[in-house]
Amino acid sequence: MAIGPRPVLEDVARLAGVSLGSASRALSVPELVKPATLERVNRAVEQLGYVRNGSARALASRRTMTIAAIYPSLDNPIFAVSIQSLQQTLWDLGYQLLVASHDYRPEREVGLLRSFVERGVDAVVLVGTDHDDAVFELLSQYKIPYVLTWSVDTSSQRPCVGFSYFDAAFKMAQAVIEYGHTEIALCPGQSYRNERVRARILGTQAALESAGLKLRPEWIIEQPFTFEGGRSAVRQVLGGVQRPTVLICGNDLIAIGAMAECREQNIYVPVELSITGSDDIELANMVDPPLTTVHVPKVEIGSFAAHRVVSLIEGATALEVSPLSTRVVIRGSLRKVT
Amino acid sequence: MAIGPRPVLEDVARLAGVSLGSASRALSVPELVKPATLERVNRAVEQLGYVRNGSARALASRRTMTIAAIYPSLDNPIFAVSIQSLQQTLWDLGYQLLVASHDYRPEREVGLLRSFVERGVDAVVLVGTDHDDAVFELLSQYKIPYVLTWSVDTSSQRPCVGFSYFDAAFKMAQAVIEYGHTEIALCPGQSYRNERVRARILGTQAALESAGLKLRPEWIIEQPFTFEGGRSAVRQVLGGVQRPTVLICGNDLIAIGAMAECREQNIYVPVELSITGSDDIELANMVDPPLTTVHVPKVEIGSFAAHRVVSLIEGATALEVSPLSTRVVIRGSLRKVT
DNA sequence: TTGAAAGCGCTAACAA
DNA sequence: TTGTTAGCGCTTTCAA
Repeated sequence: MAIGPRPVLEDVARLAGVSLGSASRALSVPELVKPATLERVNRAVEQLGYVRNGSARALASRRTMTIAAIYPSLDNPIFAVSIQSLQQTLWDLGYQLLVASHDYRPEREVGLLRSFVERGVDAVVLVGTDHDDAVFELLSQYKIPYVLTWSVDTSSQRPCVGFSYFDAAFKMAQAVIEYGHTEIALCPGQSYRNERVRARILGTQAALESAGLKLRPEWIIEQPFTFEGGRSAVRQVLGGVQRPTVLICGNDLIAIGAMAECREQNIYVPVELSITGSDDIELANMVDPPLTTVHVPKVEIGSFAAHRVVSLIEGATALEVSPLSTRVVIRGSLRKVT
Repeated sequence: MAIGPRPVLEDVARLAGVSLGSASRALSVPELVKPATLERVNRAVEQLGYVRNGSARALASRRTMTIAAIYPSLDNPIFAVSIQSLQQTLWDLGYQLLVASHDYRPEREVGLLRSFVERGVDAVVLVGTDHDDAVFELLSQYKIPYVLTWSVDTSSQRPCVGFSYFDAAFKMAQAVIEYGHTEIALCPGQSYRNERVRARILGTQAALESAGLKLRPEWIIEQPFTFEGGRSAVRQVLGGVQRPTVLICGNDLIAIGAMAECREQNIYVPVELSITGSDDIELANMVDPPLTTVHVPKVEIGSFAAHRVVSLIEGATALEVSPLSTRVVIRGSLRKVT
């Protein structure tokens, strides 16, 4: 096989006895080439061990077949599942995935995006709907298709693939209330530059209000989306004069951290304190007691986003935004109060 | 800002009143340009809202500033942590990361790699040392630098960043033996095309043998690296005539799944069955009882691999392979047998 | 269906 | 230090 310098398409063309153009067509649009020609080109490719040069293709065709995704973090299990399905689906559609994380510092997003624009990506996948104006300007200036994920923003015209955090929170709070709880604390995550957390707070409040309850401000505890965030939340909640009977957490990581802290402090979950999470990561069903949570379509978000973004690249006009569905999953960590 | 077509470097040069070459240098090697010239080019860039075209740069310079990584899965927490640090470190070094997963089907690796070679990546990061010959051939044929991660292969000359699975397993088995266990079962993962699993089996066997024990073949239970794998392992182990007093698992996911299954079957961990894991994912310390496991340098593997692979791109000769260290972390899931 | 030829936008070698 | 110029390897008109 190929000795010396890497063969180029011209070598293939020469060996096959066709023109450069035909060789190119044989590889890119084989159906436009006579079977016999195709055959000869393929044989030449084989013989030379020829491999196309992606950079040259990208330059000439103005398509990189690459899509970038920017996440708050790559190792949060909820995102990881979604990244996995995004990558797989994109790959099947012929696209490669470039990933970056802003490490929960949204202000870094513009910089990351700028680099991606410069390197040339055909489209971008972002998490959430709340982004710096500069992000959207960059995207529109360079006419780069994008899709926002996880959250849906029905008020804007932006393409989204996600679910309603408001509804999810509303349903969970409703379930908690149905179970007899009235002393309810919420650890929603951190709301800065994060519409998902804000929607969660609003959804929870709405559910409480419609049951004639209210969410005390001192029981809205903002914490990072980590085990440690959950531990702190529990410490804070237990430190107050009055104690809630349930702690609704903004994701399963927080909830599991909270459960671990309770165990350490000998607070029996769910008898002394019920705990709920959100997302329904696989782990939620592995801990003791199993975690009550809301199931969200992690895998679908990844694969739908892939399809959506590719169809935008291929010129589809924005489709309507219909939120994916979520459902509350009741498990042992939520107790009935009588 | 930029109306009409996207400005190109020539526009910048014209506006700045310098040549194309100077404009290019001002952006790529500013120290080779007179400050005054640099200043004018920068101003022109600013004015036009100019952004370099990555494909053209890549074609002309033969460097894509892109590195590809192929993982068994992107959502296994152990890999996710490492991907996060790989990406961050590469980004700081000026490289972007392309990811793909072969979904625990190693035979797909060559195909993925071929696509990456075609699109043009400056280097590749792979998991493990055991790969199809075609993988290594491809890499050497196209002279693509690579680094193998997690495992180290001291016998070959390949660049690795990882630790000794044999030692890790040996140490864990030793600890288990010290705790008085003699009836020991192992659920190491799946050994097909996975030298890490094989090393784990050998390390465990060696430790047992040096204590005058032996690992029964029927107590080596191959299962996937998932919660479900752990559950099956427990079912299998409990189904036998005799029962082990401890189940050593190949990773924390398996171990946590095993613990969950025990809970369901009312087997009290660690009294009736001790369980140990490997990797020390954050979760290991969150479950009840906390998991005894071996701590492995997940973050370091990512960041060291990044540095290593970049130095290979920049022409470094292979450095010596020195395995990173691991340590057993004893927690509640391992019980002393008296 | 094919061939010829003109770029795609940049880097880098060379000369000045 | 700067300008000139020749590609990098492919896709894509256009005409035949």
